[in-house]
Amino acid sequence: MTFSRPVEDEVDRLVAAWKQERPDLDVTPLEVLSRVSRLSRHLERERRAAFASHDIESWEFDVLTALRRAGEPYELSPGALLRATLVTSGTMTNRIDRLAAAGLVVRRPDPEDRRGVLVRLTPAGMQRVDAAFADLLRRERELLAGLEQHEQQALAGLLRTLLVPFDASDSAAH
Amino acid sequence: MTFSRPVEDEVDRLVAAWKQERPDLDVTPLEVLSRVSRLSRHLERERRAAFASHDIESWEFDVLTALRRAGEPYELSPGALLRATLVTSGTMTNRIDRLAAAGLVVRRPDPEDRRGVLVRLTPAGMQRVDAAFADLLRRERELLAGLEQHEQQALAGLLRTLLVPFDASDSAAH
DNA sequence: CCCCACTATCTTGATGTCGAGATTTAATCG
DNA sequence: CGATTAAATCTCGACATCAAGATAGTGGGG
Repeated sequence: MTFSRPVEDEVDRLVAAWKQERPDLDVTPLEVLSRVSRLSRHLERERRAAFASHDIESWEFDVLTALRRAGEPYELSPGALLRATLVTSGTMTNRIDRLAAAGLVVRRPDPEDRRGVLVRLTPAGMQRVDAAFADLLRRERELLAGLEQHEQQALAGLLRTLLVPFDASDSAAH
Repeated sequence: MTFSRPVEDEVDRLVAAWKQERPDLDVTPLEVLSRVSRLSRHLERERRAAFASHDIESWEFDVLTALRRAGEPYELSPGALLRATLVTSGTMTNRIDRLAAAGLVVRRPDPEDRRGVLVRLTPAGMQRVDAAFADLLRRERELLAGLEQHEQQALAGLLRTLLVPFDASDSAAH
């Protein structure tokens, strides 16, 4: 009989190489964190491919979904948007400019704070994001097909533990 | 008595918002994949901060470590480097240019293939990357401190399952 | 009521990345 | 062996992002 060889990914090879070259270092953190980084990169490519058929860019999607899930009246400040998407204020200004030029959002002054601005999803923006989102979920489900339901839950739980300190310090910052 | 409220991260809030707005959709894929993306973004910031004290950029580190763990004579082709770092050929050309200008690598023609080039780590490059790597591992270990050893292993294993299809199709491509 | 620290947004310049295509050499096949 | 296809690298223009600083407005303490 043959034993099934455990399947390797690129990170296994990477870790093995480090053990060869730097046996004095404990590189186990890479087992988790390099995988997170690499997987994220692959996911980003998948997203781009998924969105291409919906005539929408990945960065557009991120902003539009934040507005979409805010619920009626689908309106948020630039500040809220940049916290939701983890980009800088300059980036968000630029994104809103282009989304507004494309007619997917409108910008209006905040009636309660003259420094402020409110960004609202237009019907066109809503339509665009809903179609893309449904498609994205379909594809993401396929990417996760290799894991049982309970494994996905376990994975989500472990990732949450790593994420909490970041998200906590973010909200503590204001 | 009081029950300990389970700690939430940003993705929990995001998923809850979607359930409110689109109860017709099953957004469970986000529990895993949004966490991967967001965590990767946070990690990238951490890396930048860690490298600042070593006078090295994140993109430089990626290239130099690939050469470092290749072992003697610390030499790889640009093609191998771009596969290791998941960037495009144009990006890698640019990176090598700047690393060579900084004296951290040298470029020489491949004696066995006149189309090819070999990029080799210089002693200065080696020194730079070794210091930064040790520091990075220290910080990454702290980020993982919230997980037991066996949890880290479980997490790594689950991520590997998701990663294998990508890494497999990559190597199949050449 | 004024000052000052703070907040929200935008502006600007530098920079890193991508994508498509050009160039050169290698490998394959009839 | 010649022609075609493939591979390796580089060039170039477009573009998204960031960091730092500018501008305008808010709000609490004196």
